[in-house]
Amino acid sequence: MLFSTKAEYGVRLMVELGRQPGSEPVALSAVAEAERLPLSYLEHLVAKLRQAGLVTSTRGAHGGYQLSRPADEITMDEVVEALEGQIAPMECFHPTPEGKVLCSHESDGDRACATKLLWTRVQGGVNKALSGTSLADLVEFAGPRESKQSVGSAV
Amino acid sequence: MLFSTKAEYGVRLMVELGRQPGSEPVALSAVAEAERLPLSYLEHLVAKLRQAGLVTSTRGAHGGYQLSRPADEITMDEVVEALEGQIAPMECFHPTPEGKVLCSHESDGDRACATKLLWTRVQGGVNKALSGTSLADLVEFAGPRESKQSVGSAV
DNA sequence: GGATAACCGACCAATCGAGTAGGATTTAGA
DNA sequence: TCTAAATCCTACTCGATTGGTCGGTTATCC
Repeated sequence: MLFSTKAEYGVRLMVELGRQPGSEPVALSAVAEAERLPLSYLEHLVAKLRQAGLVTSTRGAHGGYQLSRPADEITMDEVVEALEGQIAPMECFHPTPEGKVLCSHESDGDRACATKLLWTRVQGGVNKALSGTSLADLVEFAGPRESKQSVGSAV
Repeated sequence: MLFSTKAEYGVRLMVELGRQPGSEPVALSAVAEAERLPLSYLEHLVAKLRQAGLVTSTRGAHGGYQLSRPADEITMDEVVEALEGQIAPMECFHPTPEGKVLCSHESDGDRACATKLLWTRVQGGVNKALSGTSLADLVEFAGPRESKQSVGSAV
């Protein structure tokens, strides 16, 4: 499995925030109910999203979370990276600030690591998919809550 | 991390087999030594490759492993899938025989799973990278053993 | 001053990754 | 026929990660 449920749940959380029409904060409990996910686990995930600056929080009664930017300015590579950490295909594979990649085996001595070519291509493919998809794409794909019952069902 | 060292080691093993000029089987201990990987762990990995029909084995003295097909007829999606199992970006994501994808949340009731679009794109990117790279590509990239000491160093 | 809700950290069970260990079986060659 | 070299197979360990739970603290609206 490439990603864990952290990414899955976190993305669904972001989509849920993105499909809210108003500008009022949404309580996490409403999201948990709508997506049928455990609230206390979502708390951990939303904390990562907040630290990454993707959502803002309002404390206290009638508080909650909202997107810190419009959904079409949020790309999924930010979201997934906030949730899962650095996206690298392989442990030995750390991108440097200059955009290059290092492979820890290269110092092994005699030759370039044979797998580097492969992982570079894989990472390119994943990156392209993630950065080429915005939260707005997913919100639109999910549909603007035209379904049977309202998501929050609150108030 | 998208993949574990199983894929890393397994691919390096395949490359090592692919760069052997002759048609004689290569002992796993020679590969382990050349790549500095634990022999007993490689045994597990090569077993998977054998079950997937990617390598053939010769038992007994002077036995070993060889590719079951020419390197340019082996694509990396076969190799990685043999080592890591089904390549799906997410647990809920199982491709059906017809090439479609199922998302277990879809039966949740009211709407399509919002994340499906994203994971479909990611999987597409990974698949394209893996199936577009052949073992021969990696063998060539690694270079035809022009380095200091011979790999096997045996006989 | 409640109720509501974000925040925070500790804890826990199950699974998986990475590797070890030990033996059984097959085969080439002396 | 015996032995060394190799594949093959199963079981085990040990640590890290996942997917949670729980209890408590702080902030804010009414």
